Amino acid sequence: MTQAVRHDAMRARNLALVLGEVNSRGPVTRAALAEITGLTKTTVSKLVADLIDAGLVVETGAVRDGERGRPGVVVRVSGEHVASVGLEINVDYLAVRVVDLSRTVRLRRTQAVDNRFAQPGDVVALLRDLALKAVDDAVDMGLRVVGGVLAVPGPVDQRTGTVHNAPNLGWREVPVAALLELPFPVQVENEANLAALGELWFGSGLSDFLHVSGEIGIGAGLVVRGSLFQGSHGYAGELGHVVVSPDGPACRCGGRGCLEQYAGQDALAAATGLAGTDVQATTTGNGSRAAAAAGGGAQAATGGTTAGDISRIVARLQAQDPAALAACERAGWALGVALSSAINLVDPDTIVLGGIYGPLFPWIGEAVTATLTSRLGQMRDAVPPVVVSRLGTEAAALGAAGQVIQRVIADPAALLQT
Amino acid sequence: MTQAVRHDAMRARNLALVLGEVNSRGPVTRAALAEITGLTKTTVSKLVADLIDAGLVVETGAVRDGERGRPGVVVRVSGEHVASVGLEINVDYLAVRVVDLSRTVRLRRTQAVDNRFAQPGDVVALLRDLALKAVDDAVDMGLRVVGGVLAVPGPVDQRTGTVHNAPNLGWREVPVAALLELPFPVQVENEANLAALGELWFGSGLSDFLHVSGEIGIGAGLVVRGSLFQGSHGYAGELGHVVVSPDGPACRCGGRGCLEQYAGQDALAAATGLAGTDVQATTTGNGSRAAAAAGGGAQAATGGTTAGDISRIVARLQAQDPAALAACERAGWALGVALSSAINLVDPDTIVLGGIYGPLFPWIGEAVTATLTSRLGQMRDAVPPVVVSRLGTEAAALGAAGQVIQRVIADPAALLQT
DNA sequence: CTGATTTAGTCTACGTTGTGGACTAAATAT
DNA sequence: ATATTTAGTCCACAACGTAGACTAAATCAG
Repeated sequence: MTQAVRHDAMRARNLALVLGEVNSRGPVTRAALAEITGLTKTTVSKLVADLIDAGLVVETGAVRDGERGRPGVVVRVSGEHVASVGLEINVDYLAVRVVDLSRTVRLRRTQAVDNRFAQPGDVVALLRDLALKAVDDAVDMGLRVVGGVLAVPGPVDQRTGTVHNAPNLGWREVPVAALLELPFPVQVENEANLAALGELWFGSGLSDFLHVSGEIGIGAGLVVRGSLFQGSHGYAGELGHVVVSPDGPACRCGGRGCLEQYAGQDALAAATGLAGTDVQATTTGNGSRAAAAAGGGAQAATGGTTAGDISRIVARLQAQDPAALAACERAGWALGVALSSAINLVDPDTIVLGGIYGPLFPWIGEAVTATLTSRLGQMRDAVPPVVVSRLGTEAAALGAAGQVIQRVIADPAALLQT
Repeated sequence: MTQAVRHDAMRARNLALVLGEVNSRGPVTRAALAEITGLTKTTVSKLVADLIDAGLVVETGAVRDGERGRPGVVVRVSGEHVASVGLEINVDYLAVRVVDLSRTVRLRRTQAVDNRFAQPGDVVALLRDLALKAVDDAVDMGLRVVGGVLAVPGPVDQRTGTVHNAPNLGWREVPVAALLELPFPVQVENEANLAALGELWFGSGLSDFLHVSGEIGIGAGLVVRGSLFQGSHGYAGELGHVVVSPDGPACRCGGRGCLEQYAGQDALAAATGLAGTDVQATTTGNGSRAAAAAGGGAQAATGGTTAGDISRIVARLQAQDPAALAACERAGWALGVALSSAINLVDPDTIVLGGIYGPLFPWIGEAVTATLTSRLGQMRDAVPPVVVSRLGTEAAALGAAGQVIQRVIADPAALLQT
């Protein structure tokens, strides 16, 4: 339930309110803040003073806007003190991003590693090194890292920071948060959810959309009025297993005809005629674990598909390869079918395609839109527009870093107390 | 964005907090409330005094619980002053329910009318009469009706109180809220959403579930941690148009193979071999409008299906009619397929089947569960249990009435000011 | 250039609300 | 009968936002 409101909670809410407006409107004067929030000038001044003391906000001089009257002093969110780290473990890379409170990306570091057959412990150890180095660099920039979020490709128990099942990493019930042992709190989240949040905070400026993360699996994150929909247990958004055709090809989930079997990276690669041998077939007898975990970026050809496959598919598409074109046509249709179910169920405002669908968009976008229009056109005034994300593979790591920033913005009082 | 918190808002929150606890825990003493909420005894006493003055809460004497010390005086939500009306327009009946603040149903009135071909104005006029009579009766019981909610079978623009499109009533862009003109604010909502809320407040006590309303159309309402998920525009939950088979039978929505074509009331009736002629075919040349709207409960055999069909289907099922049994088997399978997509997308905790699936449950339940288990079993620790609603056709009208009660409980201060 | 006007921001007395501990009330335990 | 325990009230106090007076710094009119 909700908590009792005392004077301190009242102040905390109003601090959050003021900081939130400074954050969303950019440089504003105290007078404007008073107008916007409905608080008095006196109160706004006191709140802003506290925020400045805490280093969350800075004055950036007076504005001479040509209006009559004394010019106001504008304040903006300060990017000079507080920062967060976004971490990502994916099949073929580890990523670290440092973002400051003003949502400026201060550090990007991505390391190519084949995690497909590595031990969780080794992967985490490598990530830990990367993260600690990033924190050092942040400290050198005068930043204080107040928290981090880790993106992993699979469902997560957020309370315990445990990865339930990341099929593409071969992980099951791995307590990543505990293994990481970083000197600040780290939360673990599903990559697809964080990619959606990345799009929210660093993308095209939409605040109501369903973000589709095409990878080997297909995940989705639904953002409604600027906040992520999680479902009852935090496992919402498994678009990859929405039914496209009830007796289509068998899926690893036990079902048949799931979207992933038509529009997942492996399915696309296979339909295009690329290597894409079955992963399971090569899990045994593999001596590359230590090597991969040690950080050698060698992308061992151990089966399955990697990021490289997408560029190969794109190359074939550019060469007008018929198999590749047909695979995309089919994937676009399947995506349209699955999305029409999703639109009927969750009513998103816009569909944002990310992950592998970014580079593939020129070849699948039309099929998706056409399928949606034919399936939804008669019931709705407007079919949700389908757009591409500009963030590419960076979305999840940025969303991860952004989530800590978001928490600070939403509750600055929590930070003041420490 | 969130609003500024001043002293009055602080008080409003704490009033809501206390009333909420009284509501959810039943009779409690002030001391216990202080313990639960974290507020001091002093503050709780003041808040409770205000709630008693407003007639929202009553003392019900001391408790002699055998403990040491002075016995406390318990308070509970008072059902004697504040009430709300729930209204429902459906294809073959109008319903009115009066519910008091303690969620006791004080008045039930249902009138059988065939609204299928009636003019919206006539239907609304009849409902208005029913509602005003119910309000009179409520006043006689010493109740003050503070608001109402109207359930309609189709998507609604809540801001304007307009029904966009209720295909089974033949309504398009009907401003029902304005037509009703009742002496208190009335909000209009989709029947499926309100049925889910009815289940939440008057049903089995679950607070996390997807409620499926089987009618001629199939709607769903998702409740997560006790609140309804609405989607970006309020149109979430159109389960009836989730894809079961992408090239199945054509649907009125423009798609093919939607769930409604397998498990909707008309589809079931047709597959069972009952009348179920196409509605569109008989919409013209029909002179029964005035008669039906005038309140004659005569269920004119004007084509399409009515509630009567369900009992006929059940009769056939009880007689082991092979066509009926096969229709249910197929409907159960289709429902399972659509629900597996829904579960992957929105992650509900439990599936509650309501509407026509109540009486049909003995013949479809197993097929639903079996389909879910086979399609989801491998990815999830546990497939969401599938249960039946006990509310029958009453769910939506109760949910409608309950929503007003819920608003009062959530913000009693709003009522105090009037 | 000077004074009127306008807008920004601060200062101070005050009102509202919750707190904490003293106090009264009413039961059980010894 | 007295001690102990728990419920509820009373009162001085603290935290916070408010309202309006006040100071600061700009533009506008002449």
